[in-house]
Amino acid sequence: MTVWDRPEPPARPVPLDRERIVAAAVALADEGGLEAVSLRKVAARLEAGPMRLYGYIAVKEELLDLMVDEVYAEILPEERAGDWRAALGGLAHRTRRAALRHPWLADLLGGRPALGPNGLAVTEATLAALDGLADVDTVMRAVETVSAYFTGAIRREVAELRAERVSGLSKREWQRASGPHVTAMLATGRFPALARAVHDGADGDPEVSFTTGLDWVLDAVATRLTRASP
Amino acid sequence: MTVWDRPEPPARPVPLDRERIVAAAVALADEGGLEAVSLRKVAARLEAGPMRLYGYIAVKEELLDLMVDEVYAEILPEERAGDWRAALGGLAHRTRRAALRHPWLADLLGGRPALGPNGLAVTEATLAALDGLADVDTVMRAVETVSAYFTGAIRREVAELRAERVSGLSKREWQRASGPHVTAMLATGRFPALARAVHDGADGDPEVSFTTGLDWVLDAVATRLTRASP
DNA sequence: CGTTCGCCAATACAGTGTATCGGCATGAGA
DNA sequence: TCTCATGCCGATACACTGTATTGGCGAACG
Repeated sequence: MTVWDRPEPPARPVPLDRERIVAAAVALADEGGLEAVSLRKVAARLEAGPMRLYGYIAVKEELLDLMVDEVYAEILPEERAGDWRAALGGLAHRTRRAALRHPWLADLLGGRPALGPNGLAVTEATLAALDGLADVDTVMRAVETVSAYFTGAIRREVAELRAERVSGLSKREWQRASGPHVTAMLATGRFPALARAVHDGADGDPEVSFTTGLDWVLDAVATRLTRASP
Repeated sequence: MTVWDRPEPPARPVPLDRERIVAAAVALADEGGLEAVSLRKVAARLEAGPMRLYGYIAVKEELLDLMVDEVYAEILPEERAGDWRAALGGLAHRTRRAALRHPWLADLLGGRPALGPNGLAVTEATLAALDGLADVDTVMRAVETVSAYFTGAIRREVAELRAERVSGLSKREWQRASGPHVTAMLATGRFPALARAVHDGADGDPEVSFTTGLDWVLDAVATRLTRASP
């Protein structure tokens, strides 16, 4: 028996806490997507048995919630935003960038209420930025409408990004890209408007698409906020 | 050995096709959510072995795509919509109602491009309703912005609905509802705006919330469409 | 009638989330 | 200091997942 095959002494267990667990899970997800996050792998990364985690979380779902809340820390505004428009727009852009850094976030976004401390802090900051501009219900509607927009937009962007990755081509080359299936469909002539859109549409910078749509929504919010100032 | 424990003769295999498979999967998901959809259970419902399904689908993901496309059939407009606003608004509402009938749809919405025949048909109908109102890119932007809104809004609504179901209470009773955790958080005083919103906000009909936000977004689209008529 | 081919079911495998149990190390009590 | 209790950690176990592989059987064909 050499030093090579003598097993490591079981290495006095490193103390664990939620932070380290969540960090490991996030790292795993960043590397291999959400499906790479299993309790066993998270535990292994911390040199612990899978069951150790159950001292800190009750079910796996809870770990996912914690991961989301961890990322909400990156979304928190550093300083008090200028006006409401900057606040909502900044929130949207920070969320988008966070989702581009952590694509798995798109799978979880809006999937369940963000009730963790950072999630709450983000909502708090957002509401505070709109406070007093209109009655409570209008403010809520404004925040929810903008959130709905950027949640949906981010999801689609990430989804398309993944689809492009597997086919290796841009949306412009969609037809050839996503296999012969869609090409055949378009060739049937049953989707003339869609075919024209695919043919004539320029696929610009996703960021400007996002920003443009966001501006539209913010404009809509603006008219309602100014109209109903309390 | 009685008639009771004599096993059924293996029952000459019922012929299978994608439609029957997808229908079974949708039924399963309607009853028990997405997590109740396993290849084994789908196959069992069709009195077949799990491996039979691989004659019709390549991977499970494909089955999920087919399920989504199946529901898109319910979203297809029956008749040519009146104006563009009716088209987009109708699409939003039909999608929402479909998601309320099939809550698992919310988990999948926007998760990947809807490239099935019904999904394409829905996009086609939508684009056709906006055709000629502006240049192609503006029309695309309009459709995508509205879609982003209602996708996000539907996801949040279903998510809240589920959260309410597990706690048995309405969003108004959020604090007491979602366990002591959120209550404690709000009680810390670190979230004054949020606390006020929860306290003062009326939680109205989700449908009117949805419709109100939708109207805002449609208004925004309206100004861009009329401004940039080709 | 004999052979081959294609399909279906059974088996197998690696991996999942989680419940349960056994042992060990530590702290309390005598 | 010795004994006992306690709490925690790892191993084991279980039911279940998606999917690859294999074996056998019925039907089509020479």
